[in-house]
Amino acid sequence: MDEQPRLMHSHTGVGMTGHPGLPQHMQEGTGAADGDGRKQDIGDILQQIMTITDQSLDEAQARKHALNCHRMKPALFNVLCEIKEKTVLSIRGAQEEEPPDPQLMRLDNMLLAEGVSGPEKGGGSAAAAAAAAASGGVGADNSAEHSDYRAKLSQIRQIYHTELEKYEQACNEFTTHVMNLLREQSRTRPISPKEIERMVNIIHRKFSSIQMQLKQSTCEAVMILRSRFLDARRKRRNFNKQATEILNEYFYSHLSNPYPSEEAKEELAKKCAITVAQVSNWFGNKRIRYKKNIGKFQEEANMYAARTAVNAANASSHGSQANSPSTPNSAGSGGSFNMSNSGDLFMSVQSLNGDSYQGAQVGANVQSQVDTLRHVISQTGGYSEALTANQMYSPQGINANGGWQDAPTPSSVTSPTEGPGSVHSDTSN
DNA sequence: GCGAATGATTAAGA
DNA sequence: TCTTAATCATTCGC
Repeated sequence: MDEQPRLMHSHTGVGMTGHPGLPQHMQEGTGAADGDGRKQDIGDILQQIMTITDQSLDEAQARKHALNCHRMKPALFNVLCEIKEKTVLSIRGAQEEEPPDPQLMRLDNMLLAEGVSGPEKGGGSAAAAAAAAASGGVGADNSAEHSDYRAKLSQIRQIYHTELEKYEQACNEFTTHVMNLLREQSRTRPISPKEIERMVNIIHRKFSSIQMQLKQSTCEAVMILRSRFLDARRKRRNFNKQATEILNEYFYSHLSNPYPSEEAKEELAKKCAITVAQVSNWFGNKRIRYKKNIGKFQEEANMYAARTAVNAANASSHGSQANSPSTPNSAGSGGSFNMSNSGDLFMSVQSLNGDSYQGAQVGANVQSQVDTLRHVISQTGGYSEALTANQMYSPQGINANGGWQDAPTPSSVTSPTEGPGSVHSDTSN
């Protein structure tokens, strides 16, 4: 118990000869084996070490030097190692390697997919093209938008990489700094390479959380850009006249069953320079609008019917297949799909005089078209047989309920192939 | 500027 | 998965 005064005294940090900062009893190399006393001593030493930071650099260096040179230092170091070992063991479990953050993985994947991270491939043109294809746009019309999109994406990419580089640089600098500091400190306190490594990992984790924020904001920017780009793509543009004519020709020549097969859609899409989806949209809209207001479309229907009939007549007079007139190619494109059921053409004509379509308003001009058409038909040798007044094609068309009755299951049917005379109808009036 | 036309989108249904 | 029907949003013609 007589050590107490000395311990108390040692708190002052004086009483050492040649080794300021160390307790007297350590300097004297007392063999006091009392555990409490030893702990207290260690506490004192640590206190001394801590105070170093409060002192001037020179003074601190001097004290550090004194500590390093002290003969008891190795013993103290061992004690510290022991304590450290125990502490590390207790926290080791808490610092197991964590699995990769799923959020971070998502962000990484997205940035990679958008062409922001990873190797540059034309500034995300692939993503832009994919977006274009997904929304069914026509390539040439959107080239300006594409380049705009690419430019903006490239800008985002550049900012992202610049920031990322900055973060990485700062991370490396900070890591190096901490490592140097720890190595330096390892001379005075026990720091194992593993601990340094763990510290580096901690730093990296901290920086990667900052990086995640950067990735997140980059992703947000890309999403905004993308949504704007897609919104811009929503701006519809009317199909050109040629495309509309091709579509209308097909529609009115297949009026009894205006459901083009997949092949027909593809062909139409090719001819109209639009996508298959657009063809489907067009036919969907057309069917609905036609059905809703047949009267309004009657004139258009007759026009296409007449045109197709004339073409059919021409084709027939030129010795082509009478039963299978090809599509009038007013569009001027080379290949033409086969308007196999040309009888449909007369569905609209028939409706003018018959009562198939209630409320169809027939103007005089339409009637004259019908007359012209009849005349043309009558002069059409191959056709006249099948298209006599009594045998004109009766559409399996819109029924009382407003549907294309008896139409085969949409999408499963190929282009209608029934012949002109396959159904009857009286259009003689 | 207004109304019609028209391409696209969406929900519901088969 | 495709179609219908309704609706939106834009374009076009006056």
